[in-house]
Amino acid sequence: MLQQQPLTGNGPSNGRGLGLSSHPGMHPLNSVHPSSHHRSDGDTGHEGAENGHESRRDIGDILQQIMTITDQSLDEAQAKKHALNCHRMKPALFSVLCEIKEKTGLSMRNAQEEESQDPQLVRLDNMLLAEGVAGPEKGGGAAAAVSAATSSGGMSPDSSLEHSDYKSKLSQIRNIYHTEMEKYDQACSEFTTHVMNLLREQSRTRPVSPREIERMVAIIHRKFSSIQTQLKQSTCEAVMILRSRFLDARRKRRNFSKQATEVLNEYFYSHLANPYPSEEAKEELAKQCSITVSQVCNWFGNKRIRYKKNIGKFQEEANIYAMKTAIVATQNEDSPHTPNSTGSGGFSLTGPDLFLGVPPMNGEQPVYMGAQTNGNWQGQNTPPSATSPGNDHSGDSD
DNA sequence: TTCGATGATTTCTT
DNA sequence: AAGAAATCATCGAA
Repeated sequence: MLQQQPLTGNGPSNGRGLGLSSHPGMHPLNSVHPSSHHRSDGDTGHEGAENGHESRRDIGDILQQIMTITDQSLDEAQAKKHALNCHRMKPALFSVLCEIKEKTGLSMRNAQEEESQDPQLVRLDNMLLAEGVAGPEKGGGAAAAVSAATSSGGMSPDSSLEHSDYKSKLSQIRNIYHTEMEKYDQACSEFTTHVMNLLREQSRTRPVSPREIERMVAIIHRKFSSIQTQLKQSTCEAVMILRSRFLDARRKRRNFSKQATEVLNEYFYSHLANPYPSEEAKEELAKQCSITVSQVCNWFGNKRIRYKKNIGKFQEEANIYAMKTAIVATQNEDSPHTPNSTGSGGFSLTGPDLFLGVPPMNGEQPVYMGAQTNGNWQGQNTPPSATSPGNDHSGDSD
């Protein structure tokens, strides 16, 4: 707190009338002893030799007592303190101390602390608020975070179970955070009041300005705020881990419902010549399957590449859907008002590129009936040994 | 526990 | 930007 200053030199020793060469409180013991440090150039000479000598001895005594006070027992020290307080020189000495203090205070003021808010702390605060950890208890922050994180990927209905799991874990974190924050606040205020009381107590025997107390409080708060930052940081990390564990779409992948897969497959196989649904078709499919458009895109992307890679493997599936489509088409022809039995209504399954046959299994391009808007979508990729290369005319296709 | 299926993501290509 | 291809990560049946 108070730093020792060099014995001689640039201290505030401007030869005051009381013959103090420096801040008394900062002086090494031996230097304050009057006999060891006589100043003949002081202006004490104005008051007459006798008077001046007596004053110096008085001050020397007082300083000696102050300096040795720490070596004494508590009772002894208390008694000495009382005696010093009642000393006739006390007010004068005290005012000098104040003056010196005021001067040394300049250097302290230079080291003004910038009370600007720590940007990192602000960031952490904002994040905790957004995650629903800080702020009002039932503020839906967590729910908002969850819905925001899940809205991008279609959530299946049973995800509510995981939501509640996530929420309970989050509230656990929240509780820990709040109890720790309470502890922190309590410790901080306790320590602050303790120091303030100490300073107030000391202000009776040494000059302690309100500004100094203020400064001390700020220092304490700054020290404590680093603890706060740490606490908030670890809380944020915990939330992040929780989030990634519970909300990362990849981790909690769910297969689409059977009905959704059916709808997608119907579209795919009925548009096998050009399995690239338009934006509208994607939206329609997404609506029917209760998934997002991007999931539809993913599905078609995966389906195309996997079909292309191994057409043989998908032949059975293709047959089934071709059959279904054919049946539906026939039904529609017979009775156009009959509702779609496959439940895929909404877009026509009997498009221009309807796949009506079973692709050959010997690695050749499948044979399609009807127009092919993009018949070459499978490129030159020869399916790797569909079932049994070269000789797989199973004959079960008809 | 294994392994194929599958939805999602990343990287590259057009 | 859309799609292809590779890869990742999880699911779910055996």
